[in-house]
Amino acid sequence: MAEVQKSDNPLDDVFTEFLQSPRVFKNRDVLTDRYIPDKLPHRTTQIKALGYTLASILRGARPSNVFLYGKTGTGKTAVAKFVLKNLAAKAKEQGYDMSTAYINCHTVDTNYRVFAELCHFLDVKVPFTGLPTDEVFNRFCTALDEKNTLFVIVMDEIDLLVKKSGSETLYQLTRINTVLEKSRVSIVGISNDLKFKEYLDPRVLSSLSEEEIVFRPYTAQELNDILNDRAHMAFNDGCIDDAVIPLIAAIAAREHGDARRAIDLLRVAGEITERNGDSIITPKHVRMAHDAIERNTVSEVVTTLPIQSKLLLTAIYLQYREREKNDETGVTTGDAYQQYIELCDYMRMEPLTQRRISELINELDLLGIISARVVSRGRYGRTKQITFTVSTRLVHDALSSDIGLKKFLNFS
DNA sequence: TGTCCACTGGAACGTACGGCTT
DNA sequence: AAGCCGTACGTTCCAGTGGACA
Repeated sequence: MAEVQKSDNPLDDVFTEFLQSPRVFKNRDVLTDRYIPDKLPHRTTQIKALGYTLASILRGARPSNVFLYGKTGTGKTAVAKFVLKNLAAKAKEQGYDMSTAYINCHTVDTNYRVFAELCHFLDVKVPFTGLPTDEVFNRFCTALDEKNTLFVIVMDEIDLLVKKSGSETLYQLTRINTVLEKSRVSIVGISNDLKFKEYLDPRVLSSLSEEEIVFRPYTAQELNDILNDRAHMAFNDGCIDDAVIPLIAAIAAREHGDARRAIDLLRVAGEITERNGDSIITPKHVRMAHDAIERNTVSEVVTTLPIQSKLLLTAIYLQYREREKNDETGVTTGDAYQQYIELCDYMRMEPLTQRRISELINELDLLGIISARVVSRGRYGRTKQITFTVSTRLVHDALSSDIGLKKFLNFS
């Protein structure tokens, strides 16, 4: 009789184990970014406000432009998508043509890209570079007018676009209705930055913020409700310890009431539970998930950094560690730059100027790895005080994955 | 109260490159 | 192929600045 051949594919074990392990998730998708829930707890006021503003579409009129303000994870994007989804259905019922475009200005951050992206929504092909911006704008206008529609453009993280490329795009968009003959455009701007209006050109400001809706951060109790809702849909009954949701809510409330982070944490805790072959999510899994998320973000950000930024981060790390030993806090731009030059010397690389390094420090700050605060030390001048916002151990680990940098990390 | 440090950060400009139009 | 145009990444120049200190 033929002997049963044992496969030496290591994945067999993984798959068998996975299939045999207890199932915690009923529907994992409800804990991802893509999911738009049917109800948004504690956001009724904002939903109604946005609904009222955009409702004129139901009479075929162009609604006012709206601005949604609030910190990350306060439900701005979810509310906007929720309202537009419902509105589109209602408009169709009333026989009006309405379309929406969603643009995230985090990636679409130049005038050219915004119009190119809008063209894509209308199925107009444009190259990602090469054309004059005016030409792309004209193609967009022509295509839009042909559609004879009410076009709502949601611009998420709009502050990033303005900070990088100025108010020009928004100016053109707010004026576009004077160019169009048949179609009409409304803009829903979403910003994390409450001070964003200060950067805005006054001409744009007046027409763009015809209406404003503010989103305050969720409290621990509100996060608790949101998580309960989602957990109910996502997990099988009895798979979640009673202490888990209050714990996640408390962690997220401490970290600025960010619901997205809270939901992420819940999802990862579930994944870890399944992977461990456990059947109930406990606070232990939550803490493991918290650790894993931080580790992942740091390592992802650090490994994808360009070489100069990595070198700079190494320099900051070395200086920071040195200062820590002497019970001093904070590295200044000057310290970091000196150390950076030294590292460039070892690597036989041409160093960047201090001006450029100052900019790269700001970028690292934006990425959430470090915090760079401008301080004045009186007669010792003005500088940035740099500290790490994530654990230095994680930064060390992420940097050591680069062979070229590893040897510097144990330098003193 | 004025000085002065160690920068910051805006502005203008240069270079390399991809890709379009003519 | 030449002439544009946009993007990315960088440099140079320099006015401006908060606050400790003489």
